[in-house]
Amino acid sequence: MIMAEETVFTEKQQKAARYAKAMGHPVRMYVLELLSNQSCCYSGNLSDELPIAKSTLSQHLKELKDAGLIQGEIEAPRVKYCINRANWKEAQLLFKEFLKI
Amino acid sequence: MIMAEETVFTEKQQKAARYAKAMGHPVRMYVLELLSNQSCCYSGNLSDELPIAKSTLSQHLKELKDAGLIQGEIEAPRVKYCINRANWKEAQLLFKEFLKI
DNA sequence: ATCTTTGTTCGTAATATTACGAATGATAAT
DNA sequence: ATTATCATTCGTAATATTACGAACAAAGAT
Repeated sequence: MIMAEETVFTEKQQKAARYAKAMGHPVRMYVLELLSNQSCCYSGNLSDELPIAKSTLSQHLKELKDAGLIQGEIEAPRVKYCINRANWKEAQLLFKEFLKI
Repeated sequence: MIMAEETVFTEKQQKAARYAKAMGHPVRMYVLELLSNQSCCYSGNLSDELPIAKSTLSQHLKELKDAGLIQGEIEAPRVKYCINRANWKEAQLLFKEFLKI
């Protein structure tokens, strides 16, 4: 996005858009739904369930991480992924406000 | 997306992802917020407020229309855009469920 | 020390997104 | 009929996304 420094957009709009973008793919929706329901999971579990290459899954997980919605901690040789509770809560609030629900 | 015919994803996940994707840009977030608050608006109003070319705005509006979140009716020579109430409600429900709020 | 397991990163390709200005279309006003 | 207004579509370019398999990295098990 180029768009002038002093944007017209509120901080909230930009944050909500960022989260929405991260949610904007079935694979990432699937992961988020799973992780928000149970505590955590291993990348391998997801890989077994999803019809995509491991490397592709890694990319999606990275996007969710970059957006701040999940976090991964190494539990060698595996990686345990969990929801990032703080940001998840923020996303909940933002969408609650935005959607007025 | 290629991914096998019989996807692992639920209808809800796919729909929610579709809506989320449409919301995943500040301009579109801005438009949605405006339209969900007031009844309707004209493309020109948006164009005045937003730091993007008219043609770019048109593209964003088309995306929101294609996702089903807004609808435009011609009121020549202008176009009046409104929220698509039915689908907006569906999106509210989907996100409510997804985010558990 | 080597092998195994697990995930990420790299290299690559196809497609989608975002953006602009110019051209076009559609209708109202003159 | 011509002109003015408003918005979309077209043509184009730069960048991002999505996907794959191969190569690599990290750490536990043998």
